Amino acid sequence: MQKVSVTSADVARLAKVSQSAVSRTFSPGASVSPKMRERVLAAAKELGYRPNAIARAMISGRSGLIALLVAYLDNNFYPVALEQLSRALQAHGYQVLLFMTAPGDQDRVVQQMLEYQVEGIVMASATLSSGLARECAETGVPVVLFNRYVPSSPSSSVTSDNIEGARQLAHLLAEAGHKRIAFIAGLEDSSTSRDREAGFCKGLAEKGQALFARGVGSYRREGAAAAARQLFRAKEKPDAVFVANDHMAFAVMDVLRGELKLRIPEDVSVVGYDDVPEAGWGGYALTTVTQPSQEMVDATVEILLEQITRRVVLRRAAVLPCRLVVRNSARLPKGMGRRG
Amino acid sequence: MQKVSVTSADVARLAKVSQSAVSRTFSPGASVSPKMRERVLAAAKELGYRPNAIARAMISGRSGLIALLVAYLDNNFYPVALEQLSRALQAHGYQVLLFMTAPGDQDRVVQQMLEYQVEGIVMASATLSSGLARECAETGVPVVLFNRYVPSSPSSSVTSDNIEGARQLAHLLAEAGHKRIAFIAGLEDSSTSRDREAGFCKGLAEKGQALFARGVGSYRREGAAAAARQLFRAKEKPDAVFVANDHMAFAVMDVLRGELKLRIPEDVSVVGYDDVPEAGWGGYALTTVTQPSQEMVDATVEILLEQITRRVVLRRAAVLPCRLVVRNSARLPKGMGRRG
DNA sequence: CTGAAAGCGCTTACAG
DNA sequence: CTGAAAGCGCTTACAG
Repeated sequence: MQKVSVTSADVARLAKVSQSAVSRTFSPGASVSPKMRERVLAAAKELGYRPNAIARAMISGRSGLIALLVAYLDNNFYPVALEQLSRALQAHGYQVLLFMTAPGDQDRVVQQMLEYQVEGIVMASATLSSGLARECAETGVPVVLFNRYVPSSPSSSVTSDNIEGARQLAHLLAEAGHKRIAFIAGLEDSSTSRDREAGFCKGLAEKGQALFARGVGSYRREGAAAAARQLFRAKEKPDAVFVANDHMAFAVMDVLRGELKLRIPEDVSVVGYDDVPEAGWGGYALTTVTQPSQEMVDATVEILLEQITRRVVLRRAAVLPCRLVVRNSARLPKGMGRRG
Repeated sequence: MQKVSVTSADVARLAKVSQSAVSRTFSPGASVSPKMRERVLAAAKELGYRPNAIARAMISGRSGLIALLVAYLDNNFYPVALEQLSRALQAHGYQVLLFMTAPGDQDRVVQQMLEYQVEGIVMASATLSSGLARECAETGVPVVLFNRYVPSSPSSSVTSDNIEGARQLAHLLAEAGHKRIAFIAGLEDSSTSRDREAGFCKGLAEKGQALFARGVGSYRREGAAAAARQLFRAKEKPDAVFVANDHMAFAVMDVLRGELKLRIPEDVSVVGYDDVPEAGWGGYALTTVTQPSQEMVDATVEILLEQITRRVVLRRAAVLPCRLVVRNSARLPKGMGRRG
């Protein structure tokens, strides 16, 4: 009942040619006469032949697989990037092997990726331990960290200019006249949160200010909500808050409006980071910084493919410019328009 | 420089055992003496041996690969399901091969999945043409349609009870006293949209009503926004609208509140379907129907694995119960509480 | 351009 | 329990 798959030998037999000829017919760029090709294709079609990619991978040493490692998809920045990454890799003829990591799971997952002979790895998840990065490097499998970097790691990385983007947000808030500006961090050990905080503090300093208060949301809604409650139930409340990403900023806005009955931006300004689709929706209209995810994806794929084809694993760190998007969640400096 | 990978033969040489013994050591359930196992593991560790999953797939005929076909991730129901599906499949020892389809692309994508010898296919994307379904069936690769079904197809499917969920929404709106109830459809040829419309109309009929007006949003924000504008700029406006999924409902709410200055639910009730995370956020607080995505995922995996292991491809259609979630976007019948 | 043959790295009967 | 050997379905030098 279970139909055994058709092989190139079956096709060869029917077409009365050698198995090599069948293989060549299905190898782009191999030399086959038009006549031979025609006969082979006819036989292949008759039998419903489909080349076995696993066998091809085995003999050629090229699996055509790229591993994509993601931690969670709650923050909509990742689904968007995941879709773009998959499409870009598929367009280059690669297949995507998707791995969702759980905490403490990364080691096992990387082992599996390597067992499947992936030709490259994109990590859009937490931090890559330096041990794993080394192991990948030893195996000769290029790794690109997406939207994160590890200073001590030999892996390439693609990020946006988080420092500069956050600096512009600081300028915006300071110029709008805010005097008690708070920050809610993401994960303390993530490069994004650290860079955004550093850029933001730098921007404030340039305007003669310092952080008024600080909370930690760990890139989770509940974490951000708790941090917001703490900051805004203090005796001296912030008059503006920069939340390390949009995903948390929405939770903060919900707490401020729903629980604390504050108006945004009349009573308090809120700004985020990423410009995920929801930031442009009417319910939030969040002033934020656009991370150019498509450009980041393009850079990721370019670096990865270069390292695969050139067989060198050089460390490259691409930092792409990002762009302030002014909507309605933050008070504006005099004379500045908004969009959105 | 490029380090050639370590094979079981290398390990065998170092451990002074046969290559078979090395293979057995890494095959769960194979018979190896503790002593032998120890020697092999020591040698393997020394060399950094890692079994080649591609070679294993080749010889065993089991690739360990499941293909996941997704059309777009804009609607957050899919990222959530994708994450759950991946985790569930990984937990069962399978790897996920992800394919993002583009319109008209499905044929090519299915060919690639089959070339990679996937053991099963989950389609969470558009509709599966009956031709492709047949081809998969002929190849003996089980297919499960996720959140959709094709009446004429031999493929198994997992959906929630869209008819019943929509029926309950109709009752809710009718009992709240609405008299001009509209519907905004998704894709006209999708089973979800058709079933939700059928259930909704049935529910209305049970309350002595019929659809007051109807638009089509094609499951896209812009489509839904355009449909909303059309319905609510008519001389006789609806006093309630059921939007075929949450993703479109958010866009409809944005138009109603932002452009048409209508209050929700005071001026108009809006209900959706799916209960994606954003439906619970303060900016929308959407009354909707929860699709039990985790249960749907569990059923999908169960059906798939059963068909893989039993090597039979029987058509199964799982329909899971769903649940009304009352929040603040719709007026309530007298005496009914809300949550969320 | 074409075919015979080697070989990718494993699993798995088959003997012992 | 252990080893020798066959073979999964291909690609790719190597001759002709």
